[in-house]
Amino acid sequence: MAYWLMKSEPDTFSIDHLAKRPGKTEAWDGVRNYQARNFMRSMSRGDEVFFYHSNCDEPGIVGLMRVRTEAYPDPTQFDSKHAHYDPGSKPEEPRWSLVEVEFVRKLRRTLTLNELRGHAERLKGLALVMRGSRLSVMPVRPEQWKFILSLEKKDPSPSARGE
DNA sequence: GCCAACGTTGGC
DNA sequence: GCCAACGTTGGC
Repeated sequence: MAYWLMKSEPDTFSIDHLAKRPGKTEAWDGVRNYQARNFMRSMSRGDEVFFYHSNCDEPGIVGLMRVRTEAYPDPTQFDSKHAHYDPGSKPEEPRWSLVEVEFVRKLRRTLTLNELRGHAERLKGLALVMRGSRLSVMPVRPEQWKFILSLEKKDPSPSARGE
């Protein structure tokens, strides 16, 4: 059992999109970064994942989901009409993978990037809070997973609220 | 919309 | 194999 974090732009696909389909799986397609792909390939059914909203008004962790399949080739890489089409990828040797995920729950509040950055010591090594990191799929250490989840029950500090 | 930081591409 | 140019990510 491992823990992960995956980013999505809510304008494209948000936690509410996922929440509308409880019990169903959703293909996490469109990952076009080798490091992120490799992390997806090392996922197992049952792994838990933080859903992170990026490139939006309030970037942060907004929910939980669960991995439902092993990684398999992302079909959008072969679709010439698709935004994520990759003409360099051959069906006999697919370059990009995806996993399917299911909705678990929304968090009671958004754990903002700003708030998470305020816990630099506890979250040391987490790619999300590392300077310059743009990784969209990353592992979360178990103790860090627990710590982040525990923040849900607390009020964010004034500084984390941007005050 | 800006732009820093990063990843990829391709000429050499 | 180097590295400049380019494209993308994503916070602000």
